[in-house]
Amino acid sequence: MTPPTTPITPSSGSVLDEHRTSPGLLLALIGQEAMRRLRDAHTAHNLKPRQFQILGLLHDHGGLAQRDLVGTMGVDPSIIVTLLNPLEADGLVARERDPADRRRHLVTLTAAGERHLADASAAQKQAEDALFAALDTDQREQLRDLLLALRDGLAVDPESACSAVAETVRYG
Amino acid sequence: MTPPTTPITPSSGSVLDEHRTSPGLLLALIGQEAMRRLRDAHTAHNLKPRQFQILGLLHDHGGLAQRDLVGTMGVDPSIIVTLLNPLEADGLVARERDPADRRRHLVTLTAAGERHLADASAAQKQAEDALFAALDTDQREQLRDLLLALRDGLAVDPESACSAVAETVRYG
DNA sequence: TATTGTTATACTCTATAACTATA
DNA sequence: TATAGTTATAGAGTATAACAATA
Repeated sequence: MTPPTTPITPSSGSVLDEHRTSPGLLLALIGQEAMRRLRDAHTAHNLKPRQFQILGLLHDHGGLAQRDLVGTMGVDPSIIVTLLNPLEADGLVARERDPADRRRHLVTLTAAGERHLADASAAQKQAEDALFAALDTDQREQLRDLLLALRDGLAVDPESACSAVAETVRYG
Repeated sequence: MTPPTTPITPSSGSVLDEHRTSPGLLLALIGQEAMRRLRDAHTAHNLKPRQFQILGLLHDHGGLAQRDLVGTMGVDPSIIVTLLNPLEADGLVARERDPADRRRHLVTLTAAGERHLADASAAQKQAEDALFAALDTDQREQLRDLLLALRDGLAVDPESACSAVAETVRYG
């Protein structure tokens, strides 16, 4: 990525001025930056955001079939496979057949996976603190409340990928 | 994209509970959704977000060398080329040599480009209204102020792509 | 020699479909 | 036949390097 150099000061009176400071674009771009920073925190622990999310889900539920991950994360089964393979190779998760239904592969978090998740989680927390350094405690709470309201409003829309957001708001 | 099906209710008392509702992840995921909706609005007008951004910059400045777009948008020169080619083929922008420095290609917005930008801009505005439907006017202002503060805080950091965000907060 | 723009290449991410094994 | 998982393929997006034209 080429770093930005000479910024161009926008002229005034533009037809599009209102868009420049619109919450929608601010939200999209700042959200991108937030994701980038969280991703960097995860990359430092050799994890993609989706892999971090998987570890978190396994931590919470103790063991899930890949089909469950597909449903919860809203991601294609083939993607789940490519995400799990390196995790398994690194010994962070284990795959075993479900005795009750041998089609299902139960995925569980290993002890090493638990430790790794805790480490990555701490790194993510640190990245978030840096991200919100400009806001005081009250402002952070304000922002979180607004975002939660926004999220719930979006989740109502049935025909949007945002139901996935609403259900799996965690870990990036 | 496989649509999410059965959501898994998170167990309580998780080590990671706090992360789930953390503003950082909310911000990243809701921002993603915002970007997705804005992108859809642009796609309906046969534009990628970056192309919409280019049209907006040209509108504001009346004519820019590709190098200026590179600097402002923080995007590689080769990307600028691939973005401009279809715009020029569609007659939305024009490329001509800068007489003062024949290395530079001055890019300008055509009349058709102006009209197209106005249309796409209206569509974006509509998408934003839907995005923030859950918030009343006061809440929208609150959110915008918080995001602006956050943006300014991030812009201070010199070693981040966010300076590009700060300078070009517009059009996706 | 440095800069502007272009082309070519490769790598990542993801969407789709075909395949297997189990039910 | 339907479902869980896997593999293969193709497309978009982008990062990198090499190149042509101009300064």
